[in-house]
This record gives sequence, C-alpha cells and structure tokens, in this order.
Amino acid sequence: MKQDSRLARMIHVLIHMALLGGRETSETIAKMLNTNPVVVRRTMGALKRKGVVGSEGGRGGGWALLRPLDQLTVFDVQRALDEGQVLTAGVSEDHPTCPVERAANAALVGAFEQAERTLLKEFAELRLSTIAERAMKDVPGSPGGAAQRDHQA
Amino acid sequence: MKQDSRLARMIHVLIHMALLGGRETSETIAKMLNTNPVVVRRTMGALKRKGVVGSEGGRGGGWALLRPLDQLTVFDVQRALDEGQVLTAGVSEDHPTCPVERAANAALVGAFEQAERTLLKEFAELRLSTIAERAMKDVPGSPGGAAQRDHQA
DNA sequence: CCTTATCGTAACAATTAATGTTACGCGATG
DNA sequence: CATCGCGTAACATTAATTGTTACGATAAGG
Repeated sequence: MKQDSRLARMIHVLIHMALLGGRETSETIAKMLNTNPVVVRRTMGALKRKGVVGSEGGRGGGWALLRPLDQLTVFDVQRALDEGQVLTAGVSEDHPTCPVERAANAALVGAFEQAERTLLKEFAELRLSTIAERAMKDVPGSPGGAAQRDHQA
Repeated sequence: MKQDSRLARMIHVLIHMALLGGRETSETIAKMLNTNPVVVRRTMGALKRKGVVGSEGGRGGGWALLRPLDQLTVFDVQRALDEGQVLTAGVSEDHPTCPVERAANAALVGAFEQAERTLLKEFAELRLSTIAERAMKDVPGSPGGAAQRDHQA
C-alpha cells in the first residue's frame, strides 16, 4: 500500500498558515501540497472537527488556524487525523484458533504497543513552533549550504 | 495498503517446526499458513539466507530449523526478513526544497527512529522459546477458558 | 534412465489502502 | 443573482502485499 502522509502534510501546511497569518483557501493549500483542493478539504476537515482550524465558506472564506503554533504539538495533529493506533503490528489471521499463532500475534502486538507509547511521547513533546524555528534556520543559507543539515545523507 | 504479516507468519511457523522437530515441506507449511507453497518459499528463502533455516530439494527434502528456539529472537527473524527500517514515517514529498516541509519531515523521521529503537529492543528480548511457552499455556484449557487471556477484548 | 518430489524463481493476477479526480449541493458575499 | 469557497459522494489511479501459474534444477527411488 501507499504510505499515509497526511500527518507530514498537515504539519507542513499548518506552519505555513501560521507564517502567512491569514486565511487560506483549499486551492492555495492544495498548491502548497501539490495536490487537489478536495484532498485538502478532506484532511483539513478532520482538523476542524478537533478545533485545530476553522473554516468559512463563500467569498473571502477559507481555513484559519485557531491556536498559535506553540500550543500545538504533533500529537495534537496526529490525534485529530486519526484516533486509532499509529503503529499496528502486522498479525497473521490464517488460523485464528491456533494457540501458536495467537501467542505470536500477542507478542508482536505487545512490542508495537510499547513502541507506540514511545512514539506518542515524542509527538507530544514536539511543538509545531519548534519545527517552524528549525525550518527558519534552513532559509538564510544558500541552496546547498547549511540547508541540508538534517536529513541529507 | 495491505499490512506486512510475514514476521508474524514466520514466528508462527518456526515455532511449529520446532515442536514438530523434523523437516517440513513448503506445502505442509503452506497449509499451516493457509496459503500457497510459493509464498512460503519466498519468505523462508530470506530466513535461509540468514542461516535461520536450511532447505533441501528433491525427495525427502524440505525446510529445517538450524537453531533451537531459545537461541532465536523476534529480532533475528525480523532482520532476516528485512534489513531496512521496520517503522517508516510517512513523509511528504510535495516540495522537496521547501524548508518547512523538510523540517516537518525531519521531525517525524526522528520520532519514528526513536520508536523503532524501542521496538527493536523489545524484539531482541523476545525469544521464540518464550512465545512457544506462552502458547503452551493456551492449549490445556478448553475453548473459551483461559485461552483468550491475551488478546480478546 | 526415468519418474516423482521439492526447492527456486520469474511473471502475472488479485486484493487492499491511500490518494487523486470529477461532479454537484449549500451558504456567504458582493 | 452571480461568484467564490467549503462539504461530500462517487469513481479513478497508484502502490504495496499477497496469491497464482508456470517452468527449471536437483535429488532420491525404482
């Protein structure tokens, strides 16, 4: 399957929205994400339901952040997009009554739950304002300079 | 996308192989996994390359465990199946030069790497013999009894 | 030898999850 | 009342995993 990139995209967009400061239409945001306005509405709709952003229709409408970046963590965005598990163990369902299969699945599920706790803790500590600051440090340098610092090699 | 269940399946099979003690053909194993012999060969092939199992062709051939279960961890099996990352952050690649996108991606990648370290540590501590013992405790009770202990609700 | 059992592998189909696209309804603003 | 923009349903596209078919190589058995 294809990878779910909604979280990365939403973090990206929310930071841009904060930097721009105003109200953005789905079409503007779609261009930021190199995609289609409908995809934007779908995903932003989830954030709206959780009070992260607001929307207005009609002329002059669009989407607006409802909280400053330093009061928004990656955890908040993640939970707004999906309340279920982030990490799910790929279990087998070939013989659901086989005790060995069940024990194997249970062991994997347990390990993934542990890893998910770590992940969510990391998410909860990551403020969007922090990410925005890191992005800023990337701008001043010329292309090819300090810009690649974080995820090049 | 569909979830990768090879790890769960291989753990399941390896434990059965140890319990049976002999040499199993791809067809026998395929029945355990409710699938096709070719799928088994593909996946077991990876374990063979890492010395977890051995195979022999021709009459009387099949697959055999090369190590006892207490010298095999989930980590070993995982690495045999795939040397890459287990957990991968779903990053966005809409504007690869945008500093904001890059910072967002980098933050997520970092969090997932942390979670992966937790996961691999759990895997390394999980011996297949331990899982086998847990499965054994599941057998004696009648269906509906202690059997559901671990992953029912 | 020649038949049979088995692994090894390539090529292709089926299934499933995420994303992209088109179409249309509804409300707000000028 | 025309236009802009969200909301949503329905369908198409893309990508990853798994399933399937087909065929080659190798190792006994007779």
